[in-house]
Amino acid sequence: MADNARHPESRYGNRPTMKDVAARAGVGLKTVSRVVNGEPGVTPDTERRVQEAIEALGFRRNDSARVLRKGRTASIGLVLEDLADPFYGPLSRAVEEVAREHGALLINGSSAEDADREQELVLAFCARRVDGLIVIPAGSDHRYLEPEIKAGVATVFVDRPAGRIDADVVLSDSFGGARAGVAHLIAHGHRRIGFIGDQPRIHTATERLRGYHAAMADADLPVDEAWVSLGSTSPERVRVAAESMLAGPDGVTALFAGNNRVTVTAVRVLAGRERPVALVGFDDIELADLLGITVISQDAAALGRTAAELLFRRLDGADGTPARVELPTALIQRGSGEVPPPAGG
Amino acid sequence: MADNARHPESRYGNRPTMKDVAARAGVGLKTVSRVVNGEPGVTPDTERRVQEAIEALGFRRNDSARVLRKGRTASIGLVLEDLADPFYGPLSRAVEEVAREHGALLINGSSAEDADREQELVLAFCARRVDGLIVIPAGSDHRYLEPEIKAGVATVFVDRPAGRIDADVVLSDSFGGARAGVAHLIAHGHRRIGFIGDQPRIHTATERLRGYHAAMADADLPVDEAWVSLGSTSPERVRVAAESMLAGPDGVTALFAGNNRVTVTAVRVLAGRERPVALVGFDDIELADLLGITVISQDAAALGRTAAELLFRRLDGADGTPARVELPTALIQRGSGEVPPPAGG
DNA sequence: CCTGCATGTGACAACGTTGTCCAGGGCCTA
DNA sequence: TAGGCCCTGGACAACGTTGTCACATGCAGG
Repeated sequence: MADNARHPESRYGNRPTMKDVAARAGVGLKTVSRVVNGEPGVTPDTERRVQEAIEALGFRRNDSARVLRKGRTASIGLVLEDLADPFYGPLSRAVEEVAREHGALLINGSSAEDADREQELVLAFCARRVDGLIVIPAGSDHRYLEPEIKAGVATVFVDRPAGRIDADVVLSDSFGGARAGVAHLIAHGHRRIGFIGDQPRIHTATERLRGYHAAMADADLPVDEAWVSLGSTSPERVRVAAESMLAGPDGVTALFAGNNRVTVTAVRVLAGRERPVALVGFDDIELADLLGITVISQDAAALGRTAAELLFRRLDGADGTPARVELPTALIQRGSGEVPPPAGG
Repeated sequence: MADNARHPESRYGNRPTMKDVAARAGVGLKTVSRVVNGEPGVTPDTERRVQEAIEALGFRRNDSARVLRKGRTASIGLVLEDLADPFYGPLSRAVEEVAREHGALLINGSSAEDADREQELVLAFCARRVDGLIVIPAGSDHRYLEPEIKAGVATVFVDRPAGRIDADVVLSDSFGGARAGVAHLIAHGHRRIGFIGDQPRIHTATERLRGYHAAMADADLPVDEAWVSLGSTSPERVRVAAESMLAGPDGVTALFAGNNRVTVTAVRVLAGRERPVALVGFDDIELADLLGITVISQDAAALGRTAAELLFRRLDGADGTPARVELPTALIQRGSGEVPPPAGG
């Protein structure tokens, strides 16, 4: 009765341990360990007896205890903004695939674009002693990670650079992509182009805005401040922003959407209008081909894969100054970006 | 030098432990533990000294060791088919959200629809001593989980029932949903309706097929075996299947797509045809409203939330026979399902 | 027959934390 | 002022595993 609850607070029904296996097999504890870990120096006969005991008891090695001894957990943490965002699915999957190749498990968390929650997650991962971290930053100050990094937790930032610390980062070329997208609209005759982006504290949002301004400047086009809108990507806000830019005779004739969520809402808004408006969006979208949406495409899976590979190189001992990798984007023409401005525009 | 590598195999740069903190603060080990865990019985002055030492050393509690002592890991494992599939993003996010409410972390893994890989992941999670498991089954035999469940690992299956063991499961009403979708097509005048689904070993695939047959039988319509195709959901296969069903004067006038991936390919195939073909798909898809795709929608987030809540009820001690929860689906009319058959059809 | 060596095996400490238990000191009451 | 209690703090064992080391045994060679 009493020994039926070695862990009063636990609901584990007393899982067998190596000690139990050893007792049943009539061997020493260490011999069981050797068998379980495939270490040499065990006679076939002993090994068989141990295997039988393992089988009979349903023993499974406790990796928590193992970790405590060995120091490595063979797991990495991934903090992203929202697992439900279609952009992060492929990224997450790519990270998982690389982790799997290295025999590591993936612990996931969504920050919901909240800096405190990001920190909370990251530190929880560190308490679990993950070997490494891949972080899509929500906050803009990552000095809280300094002791962790100093203690040996490899860390790679993705999609946006870390704030106030020097660390590895893998990015898409937001500036160049946006510049190319806006230049594409200009090349098709547009002179009044609107930009709707994410909140300005997000690095990619400002980079893309910078690309917009660069393209306009390249073509010597003025930018009316009413054509630019940064803020939440909620459908309501984006809708209001788009409609206000499009209103009136001097409204914009083309829109550049700063990310996938903005694009989706923009498509909905434009679908309800009579006069066609040109649209280029940052990020590709499923079924965009059928809807004829021209986009600047970034390869989310490549971002994840690159970051994870960099992380494991660090874990395998690669030293050196923090790397900054920038992946190219691609303009995919599907029609919406090739709509000319109206005759009088 | 020597003590700079207490763990020869570890890359942790000797993280400080409670012992180190205790030494620096000039208190006992247990006192540090009390402060870290917010236990009572520490004077404000002592607490301050300890906090300062923690701060100065960058100490962070090692949860691996904690877990070993306490028996609970405050983490749950989620095995699904593919994180990159848009259906699983919201599901995964919902699970994460519930886990967060219960102070647990989420460990993720994709089985890639492979039974061996599912088992490998599940057992790896068990070795980590996750408190609970949420599994979207890839395999059809889960007896390998019996010792784990007996040892107290709470387990909930989602989207498909477990194979050969009796366990909690949360499902969508695949049968009813498909039946309603096909009945909808019949109500709009179709008599020759094609069904393209996933591989027959997948429970939802056969359930949806069953729904298709039921709806046809309800209307006393014959089913030509050439109208039914189960198999891989790769675009190539689905395209071939769809084109062959649609070919000829006696080809089908409507298609029912068995899941989101099939629907996407079907839309692409149908977009290339002159004569309109009606389409209803299982699972909603982003932008389906703009494309006018009629779907049977299942609430992936609700599946995840329901499963996670059930899991935590089990962890909180809820006993009783395994539950089977079935969530309803909804028909969303958007146009593609309301296309009538051609005059002669 | 003893030495030397290889091989298989087990005893033991350690990993970092928490639960149990006990000691010392201050305070209250009789 | 003695006796009891509460409050704070620390010593110690235990969690389940692995690394180190030492002990048996067996066999070959001197």
